[in-house]
Amino acid sequence: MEPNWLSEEEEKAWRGFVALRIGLVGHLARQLAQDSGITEAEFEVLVVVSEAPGQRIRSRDLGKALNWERSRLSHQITRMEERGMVAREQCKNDARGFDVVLTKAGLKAIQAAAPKHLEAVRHCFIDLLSPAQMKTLTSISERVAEHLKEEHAQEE
Amino acid sequence: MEPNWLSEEEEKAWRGFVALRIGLVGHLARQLAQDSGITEAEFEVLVVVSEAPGQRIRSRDLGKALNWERSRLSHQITRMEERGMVAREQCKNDARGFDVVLTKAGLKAIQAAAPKHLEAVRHCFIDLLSPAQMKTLTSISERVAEHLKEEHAQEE
DNA sequence: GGCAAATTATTGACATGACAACAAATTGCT
DNA sequence: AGCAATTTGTTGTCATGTCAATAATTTGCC
Repeated sequence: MEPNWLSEEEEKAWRGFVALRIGLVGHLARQLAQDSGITEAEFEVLVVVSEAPGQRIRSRDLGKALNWERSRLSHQITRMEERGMVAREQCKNDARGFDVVLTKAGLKAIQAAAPKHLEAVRHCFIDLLSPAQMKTLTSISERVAEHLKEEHAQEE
Repeated sequence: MEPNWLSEEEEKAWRGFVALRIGLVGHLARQLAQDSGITEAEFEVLVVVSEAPGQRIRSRDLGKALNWERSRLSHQITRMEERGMVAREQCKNDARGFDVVLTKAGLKAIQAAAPKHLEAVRHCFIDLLSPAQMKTLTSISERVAEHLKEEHAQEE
C-alpha cells in the first residue's frame, strides 16, 4: 500500500492540532493544580455535579455527561469521596444505582476553582481567537464529532 | 471576583475543542492499538527514531523532539526495550548520554503502523476539513503556541 | 588544575486511566 | 410468574505519566 502522505498544509494543520492539544491541556492542568489544588478530572466532575438539580446526580448520568467509562468514574468518585468532595448515596428508585452528591467542601472547591479556571481558558485560548476563528473551530469540531459518531455507529 | 462567563459562541468553541480532542485522540489511539498493536507513545517514539540519521538518536534529542519529560522518556524507552523495539547504546562523545537505536522489530513495527495510522488521521480528520478550515486551524495553533511560549518564558 | 553549576539520565513512589471479570438489580418477553 | 438479556456499578490488574530524589558527567569560570 503506497501511503498517501500529508501535504505540507495538511501536515501543518495536523501537527498544529497535536501541539495545541498537548500544550494547552497541559498548561491548564498545571494552572488548575497550582491555583486550586485540584485536578482536571476533579474539576470536570465537580462542574457537572454542582450544576445538577439538588447538586446530586446519578452515577450513570454523570458518566454520560462526562462521556467517561464506568470504571474510570467509579475510581474517580472513590478518590473524591476519600478527599471529601463528594459522597455516594443510594438511589431511591433503583437499587443498582448511586447518586453522587456534592459536599460542602466540594462546593467550596468548585466555587474557588471555577473563576480561576475560566480566566485561564479565556487568557490562553478564547481571547486569542477572532470571532471568525471561533466559528471555524466550532464547525470543525462538529464535523469531526459527526464523523466519529457515524464511525462508532457502524462498529456495532 | 465576578467571573466573566463565556458567551454562547465562546462556550461552543471551547466545548467543541474539548470534545474534539478527547474524541479524536481516543479514537486514533484505539485504532492504532487494534490495527498495529502499539500505543500512541510507542508510535511517536518510533517515528522520531526511525527518521533520525542511522535510525539512532540521542535520548536528550529524542526528548526535545517529543517535548517529553526526561523521566517519561526514560520509562518509555525501558518499556520499549523490553518489548524489543529499540535498544540503548552508550553515546560516544558523552559518557552521560545514551543513544536510542531502532531494532529490526522496531523498524517492522513502524513500517506496518505508519500507513494505517496516516490513513486514520486522514479519514477522521484531515479529509474532513476544507482548505480554509485547515488554514484557520493552523493559525489558531500558532497563535496559542506563541502565547504559551511567552507565558512560559515569564515564569522563569 | 580545580571546583561549583549545569546537564543528562535513572529510579521509586504515587495518581490516573483502560480493560476485563465480576456482581447485583431491573427489564422484557413468553 | 420465570428466566434470559440488559443495565449499572465495583474491583483488580496493568500501562502510563508526573514529581522528587539521586547519581554521574561535563562545562565554565577562577
